[in-house]
Amino acid sequence: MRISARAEYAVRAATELAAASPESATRTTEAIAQAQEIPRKFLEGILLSLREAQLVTAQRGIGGGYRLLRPADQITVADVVRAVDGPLVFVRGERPSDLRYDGSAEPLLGVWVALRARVREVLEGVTLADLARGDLPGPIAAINEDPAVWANPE
Amino acid sequence: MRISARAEYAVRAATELAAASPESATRTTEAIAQAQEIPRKFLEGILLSLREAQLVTAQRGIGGGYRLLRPADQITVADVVRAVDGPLVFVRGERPSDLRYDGSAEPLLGVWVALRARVREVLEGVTLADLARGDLPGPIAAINEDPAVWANPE
DNA sequence: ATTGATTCCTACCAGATTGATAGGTAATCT
DNA sequence: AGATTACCTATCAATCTGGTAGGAATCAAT
Repeated sequence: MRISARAEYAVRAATELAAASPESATRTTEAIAQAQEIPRKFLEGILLSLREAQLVTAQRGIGGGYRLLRPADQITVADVVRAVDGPLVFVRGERPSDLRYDGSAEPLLGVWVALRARVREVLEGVTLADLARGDLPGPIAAINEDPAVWANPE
Repeated sequence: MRISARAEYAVRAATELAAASPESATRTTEAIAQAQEIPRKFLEGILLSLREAQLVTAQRGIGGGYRLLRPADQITVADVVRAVDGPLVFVRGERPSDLRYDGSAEPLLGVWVALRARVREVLEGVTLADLARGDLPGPIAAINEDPAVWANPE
C-alpha cells in the first residue's frame, strides 16, 4: 500500500495554496515548486489534475497562478489524493465494494471494506486548513499519542 | 493505495491452509490453486515467499505440500501481506517513520503515521483462523455495520 | 499591438513493478 | 525406479512511475 510521489506532492502543493494569504491570492507553479522542492514540470501535471478535479482554479498570464476553489477547511487530504491517484483503496484493480468473492474467501471482503473505512477516516478527517495551521484534528492527533504507532515492526 | 494481486492471492491461499483439517494436513500448490482459482505458477512464487517468511513449511514428494507453521489464530492478515509485499504502508518509497519533513509540510508526517496505524489496526486485527471460520472479530465487524462504509463516494 | 509571464497540452522517456509463464532440478515417498 | 511434488531461474508483455521537452494558448501591462 504505497502513497505515490504524485499524491504526496499534491497534498504538499495544495497545503502551500491553503497557506497563501489572503485566500484569494494566487501562487505560480514555480513558486510552489521552489517552496516545496517539487520538480517543476512534474508539479505542472499535478496541478492540472487538481484543476480537473475542481479543487483549484488557474489564471494565466502575468500575476497569474493557482488558488483553491473552496475554503481550505472544506478540502480534505482524501479529496487531493483522489484527484491525482483515483480511488483511495483498491484491491486487484477494483474497488472493494465491486469485488465478488464466493466460497471460503468471502469474509475477506469485509477486511478490505473495513480497511478502506479506516483509511477514509484518516484522510477525510484532515483538511488543508489543518495542515496549513500545523495542527492535526483531535481524533487524528489522538491516534499518534501511542508511541507504538511510530515504531517499525518489520 | 492498492492491495496487489500477489497480496490478495497470498491471503486466500493462507486461509485455504488454515481451513485444512487436521491442522497438520498438507495441501499441494495444485489443490490450493484450484480451490481459490489462482494461476498455479504464480501461486508457486507466492508460497515460496510465505515459506521464506516462516509462515508455512513445505514437504516435497508424494503426499507433500504446504501447511501453516504456526496455529492459524496466531497469523494475521498483516503477516501475510508483509511476507509478499513488504511494509504495509510506505510513502514515496519510504516508511512513514523514515520520512523527513521540514517547513510547512511537517504536520503531514502525522497524517501518514496515523494512516499506517489504522491500516495496522485492521490487518493485524484479523487472523487466518477468523477468515477460515468465516467470522470477523468484533471490532472489525463493528466498522462494517455502518452502511456508509459500503458505498463508493467517488 | 507587442511583450513577457504564465498556464495548458501533447508527447516522450527510462526504469521499475506487476502479473504471469516456461522449463528444468532436487527431494521424497511407494 | 518412478511418480510426485516443491524449488529455482529465467523470461515476458503490459503497465505504472517519476520525470522531462517543447511549444501553443491566454492574459495583463505597456
